[in-house]
Formats: sequence, structure tokens, C-alpha cells
Amino acid sequence: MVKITDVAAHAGVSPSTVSYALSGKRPISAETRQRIERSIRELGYTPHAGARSLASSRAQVLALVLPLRKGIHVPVVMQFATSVVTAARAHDHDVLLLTQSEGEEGLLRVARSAMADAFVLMDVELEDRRLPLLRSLDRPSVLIGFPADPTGLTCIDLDFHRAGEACVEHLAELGHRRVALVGSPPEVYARDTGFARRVADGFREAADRAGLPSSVWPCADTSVAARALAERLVREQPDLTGIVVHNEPIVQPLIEALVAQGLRVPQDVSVTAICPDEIAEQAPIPVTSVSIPSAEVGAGAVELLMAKLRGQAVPESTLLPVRLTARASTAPPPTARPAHG
Amino acid sequence: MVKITDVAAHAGVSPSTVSYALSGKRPISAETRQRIERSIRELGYTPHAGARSLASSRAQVLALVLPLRKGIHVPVVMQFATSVVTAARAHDHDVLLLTQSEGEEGLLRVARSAMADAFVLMDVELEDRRLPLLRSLDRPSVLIGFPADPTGLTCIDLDFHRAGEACVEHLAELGHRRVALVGSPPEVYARDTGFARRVADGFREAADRAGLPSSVWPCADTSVAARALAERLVREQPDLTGIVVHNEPIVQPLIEALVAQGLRVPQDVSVTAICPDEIAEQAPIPVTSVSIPSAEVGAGAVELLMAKLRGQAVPESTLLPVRLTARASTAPPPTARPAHG
DNA sequence: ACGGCTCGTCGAAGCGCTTCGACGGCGAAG
DNA sequence: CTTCGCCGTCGAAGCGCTTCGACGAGCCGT
Repeated sequence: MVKITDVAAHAGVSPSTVSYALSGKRPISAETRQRIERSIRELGYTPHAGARSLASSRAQVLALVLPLRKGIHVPVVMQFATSVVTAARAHDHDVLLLTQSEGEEGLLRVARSAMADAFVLMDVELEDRRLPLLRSLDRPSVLIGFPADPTGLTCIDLDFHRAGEACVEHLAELGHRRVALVGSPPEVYARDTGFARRVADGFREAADRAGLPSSVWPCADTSVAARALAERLVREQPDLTGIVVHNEPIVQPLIEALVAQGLRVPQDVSVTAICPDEIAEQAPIPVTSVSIPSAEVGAGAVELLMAKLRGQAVPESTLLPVRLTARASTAPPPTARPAHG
Repeated sequence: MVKITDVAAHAGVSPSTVSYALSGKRPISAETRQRIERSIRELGYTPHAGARSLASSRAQVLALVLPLRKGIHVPVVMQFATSVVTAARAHDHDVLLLTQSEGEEGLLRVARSAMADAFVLMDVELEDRRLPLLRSLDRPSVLIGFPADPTGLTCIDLDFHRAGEACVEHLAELGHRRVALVGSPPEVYARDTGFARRVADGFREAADRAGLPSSVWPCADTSVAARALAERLVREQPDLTGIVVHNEPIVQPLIEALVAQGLRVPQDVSVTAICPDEIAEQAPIPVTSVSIPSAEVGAGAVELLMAKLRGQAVPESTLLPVRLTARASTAPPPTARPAHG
């Protein structure tokens, strides 16, 4: 294993000079630097991470805590994780993977062992048990999602409240008179996960503001559940013409179930979703949607963390703006359109 | 940050004694050990990972290289990743997350920096460009999946060849006379990923052995593609009664498409799948399937790696036995049954 | 009763790196 | 032409841990 003294000898300088050339913390003449870089390349040198961490007390590692529970949409988590890795690498950091099951001890262990310099946490609950620990830790962290009280923390997420609003507003503008939210699985609400509730709040507020009767229907993420809910909606709310879906896996099954009920989309019922663009686009009827930009959230989280590691102040909360893309699944409701034939 | 000298002072022993008590590499009297453990608990001591890695040249970290490409079923990858983390933690190791995009340099960097002691690689291609590097590395690795030439490597996977066979054999036993394999997306075959081809080989061989005409149909992982394929199968192979699906996301869409074509499952056509149990179970018609035990594969990979780290010899290839679970989607074909009415 | 064990513990060296203070040498300022 | 200061480089200390050799104390056998 080639080490810094080997590089130094090869380049005819002292180890400290190599170190400064690498870190840029002191000026090095262009000529010397080039000689060092050449030696590094020729010898195939990579600094020993442990030694570096020991001497500098910076491991150049972020810990990513992934949720692995039911009711979350896995591809979104995955996309998020990869964007975190990519963004971290762009800042010359690596990513340590932790799972929720490690719990608070896991965070504490990683922090104390100095394995990671900072934390990214997903799937934050409104009253998350890890929050006090995070606040007391000497290492910065960023939460994906918002707890009930974000004081003293740094949080980032899509503006789900606005996402709920935006969908309703879109439907209201088209002239719809009654809207329903098909939401996340019941266990997600039961867990007090912030984003599900925020969508529902935004949805309701916008509906109230627009004077539209509205209702919220949690739904399991299976096509069976989607079909059952579709039947129920048709039966109980015959005047329903606008649906907002916030439950990735059933966007399409729900539409198919509505069609199976004899409702045409968008002629009889309009559907908008809050979901990743891929899901909205690849559906047989492309769905009007507010996209969930997981990659942007991941990259944003890493940027915030890097700023904190540099000692910069960052906002406590960052809400990514929503973007609604109108596609084929929404149109004015039947009654608002001129009658044909 | 509390360090080993603090613990030593608190327990009234020398730092080396604490170290030996922790590692068990030298005998320590029960009394002393208890005193040390108590001090560790009271002071909240966790060894500094960098220092430990530097002194012992063991980082207690595994690197996990995740694929992030199209055509793979994300939930399976995720489940796999979590099982690796869990198994690693059981051996007091952590997991560093790398993405395919880092490529060979990523592996090299992590190996040279001594960040990780060993590697787990997923989504191995038949002619994977990383193989020479892996063979030359001084750090052990385990591949999930098999390249064309596994010599000098350690590989583990479900026995996909047998999985393909098992599905055909099940159908043959029921009396089916023609079978088709609905496979992975074309890009997966194009990439020469081993497991897709192995399923197809097993499928074909078993069909030939049983004297059944057979055909293989790659299929994109969208319900649109599934529907199109169902129509084509009905049109081009009217005598087809047995289908094997090896493409998680479309198991259910395909069945629905068949039903939409007027075929009853399993009365008119039997369907078996190679997919995780959850997918097979939660379908409206539970699907006879060979399960993909991602958690077992992940745990197995870690066990192999730990053995290699201990210097033990391990088999070059480990094939997990297949288990076919008969569910509601398979039955004897129409012609093989006594005619009703 | 004494050499030779093993058992339990200690001290010191050193892993590879960063970083601090020091120090020549050279340009600018007086 | 001298003096100050800065630039570029070096040497040494030390980060927290593991591990090797050493060593005293007790035990065995004879």
C-alpha cells in the first residue's frame, strides 16, 4: 500500500508538502504541485481514510438512514439514496448506510466512533424519537421531511402542503365541483408521518377556499384496495369528478378501476397525482401530476449538510417548490362542458 | 469525546488492557473485564473507527455496490441492501454504499483508502468489466449473480436455472402441452445479465426434456407492454396453456391482460412466476411462484464475506435452492381435464 | 524447595496522516 | 542598500488505537 511518504520521496518533497498540495490549505508552487500530482498518479496513491480521519477528525463520510417500512414507495427511496450518494461524491464524501432498525443507538454509535461527519435521515415522523438525540449531537444532520417541531434542526422536503393545494386548484380551475383525495396507506397516517398529513391539509384548505366539498380516503397500496375504493367512491359520491391521488403504486390501478366502473378519464372524472414523473408519464393515460423530485431533495440535503460542515448557517426548513404538469388525465367536468349530441 | 485512556483511567487499568478486553485477543480476568465494561457503559465509550482502522488495518466496513439501472426490480434491490446491512451489523460491521456509476475507480479508491475491508457487488454482468480488478484486489468480495467465468471469485445467487426448470416441471406435471416464458425487459438480456439467461436456459431445457414446445418473450416492465404481449400470445399461440413470468412488475398486469382477453386463470391458462413471495401472495389471484429470497441472498453474501475475512476457504459458487409454492394461478389445462357440462 | 510454566497486565512503539510553528529566500518599501 | 513581510517548504508532534515484548505472580511437577 503506497503512502504519503512514498509520494513525498518520489516527488522529492516532504510529506507535509504533499498533504498541503492535496488539501490546498497552504499555498504550493505550481511546479511542486505538478510534480506531486504526477507522483500520485504514477504510484497510484490514495490516502488512508482511517489515518486521515484520525488526524483531521473528519471522516469525509455521511451517514444515510433509510426507512424500510411498509407503506413507503421503495423506488422513490432508492432514487433518493442514489442522488445522495452522487451528491456526496461530488463533494468528495462517501455514504454509510444505516437502517431505521439501528435506531438511536445506531446514530449514537456512528457519531461517537467518528465514522460519519453528518447525517441524512429519511421518513421522519411528526414526533420522532431520534430528534432529541440529533439536537444534542455535535454532528450536523438534515432531515428529509418535517417533524412537528423542527426547531434546531434542518429539514428539507417537497412542499407537500402546496402540492395538495396545487392539485385542488388545478381541478377547481377546470370547473370541478367535488374533489376527493386518495391518500397513503392507513399505516402511514397512523405513523404520523408529516408528508401525508401535509398533503391532506393542503388539499382540504384549498378545497374549502374554493368552496368545494372534499373528502379524504386513505388507501392501501394494492390494486385490490384501489378497485374497492373506486367502487366505493362511485357508489357514495356519484357527483365526484375530481380525484387527487397521493399513493404512487395505485395511481394506475385506480384509474383502471374507474374505467372498469364505466367512468371515462378524463371525460367523466379527472385524476391528478402527486408522484414521480416516471409514474405519471408511463401510464396508459398520462397523468396530470405534481412531481416528487427525489433526486433534487437528495442533492439539496447534501448541499445543506456540506454548508453546515463548512460552518455556514442554513435555513431550518427548505421547501422545494411544486411543479404541476398537466397531462391527459384532467379536463373540465361533464357538467361544466357544453353538452354534445 | 471519551477515549480508551479515559476508560482505562476510570477502570484503573492500562489502555492495552481495555483494548484486549474489547477484542478478546488476550485473556482478561473476569473481574477486570467487568470493571472495564462498567466504565465503558458509564462513560459512554465508543472506539474511534479511524484510529482502530489505522492501528489494526481493519475498518470493520463492507462496501455494497448497488445497481441503479433500468430493468431491475427496485424493491428486490432494496430488500437485499437492508439484509446486507442487518447481517453486517450482526458481525459488527458497517456498510458503505457505492453506486454502479462510480465504476472501477470507485472500487479501487475504496480499497486503497482502506475504507472497506470487503465488497458485495450486485447486478453482475456475464462479462463484467470489474472482474479483473476484483480478482487483483487484496480484499475479498462476493458477487450476487454469476459472470460467465466465476473462476477465482465468490458468487451467490438463487439457482435461477433450477427456478426456470421448476416452473416448467410444475406445469408439465399438471399436463400442460405448450409453455411460454415471459421474461425480463430486453435491455436486461442485452446487458448479458446472467440470471435472465439462466432462467431462460432452465426453462428451455426442462421444456425440451418434457417434450413441450416452448418460446421465450422478453417484455418491458410496464402494464402496457404486458397487455400487448398478452394479446400477441393469444393470437400467435392459441394452444398455449402454461406461462412462466420472470418479470416482477408485470406479473399482475399480465394476468389481468389475459383475463381481459377472455382467458380465465387458471382454468384456461396457468401462470407461474419467479418473484418475491409478497408479489405472488398479494395478487388478486395468488400466483404459484418460485420465490426470490433476497434477504437470504444478502445474508448469505455477508456470511461468505466474513468467512473470507477470517481467512477461511469458501466455495466459489453458492446456489440457493429453489422453492416452488403452488397457489391459485395454476391448474391442469382444459384439454387434460374431464369436460364439464 | 526451585526452575519453568501459564495467566493477566503493562509500557511503548507505531499505524499514516494533518497541522502547527519555524525558517530560509526573495520582493517591496523606506 | 537595508528591513520587513510573505511565500513556499520542512520537521515534528500527535490524533486514538492495537499489538508486541516484557514481566510479576502464582501454579505445577519433581
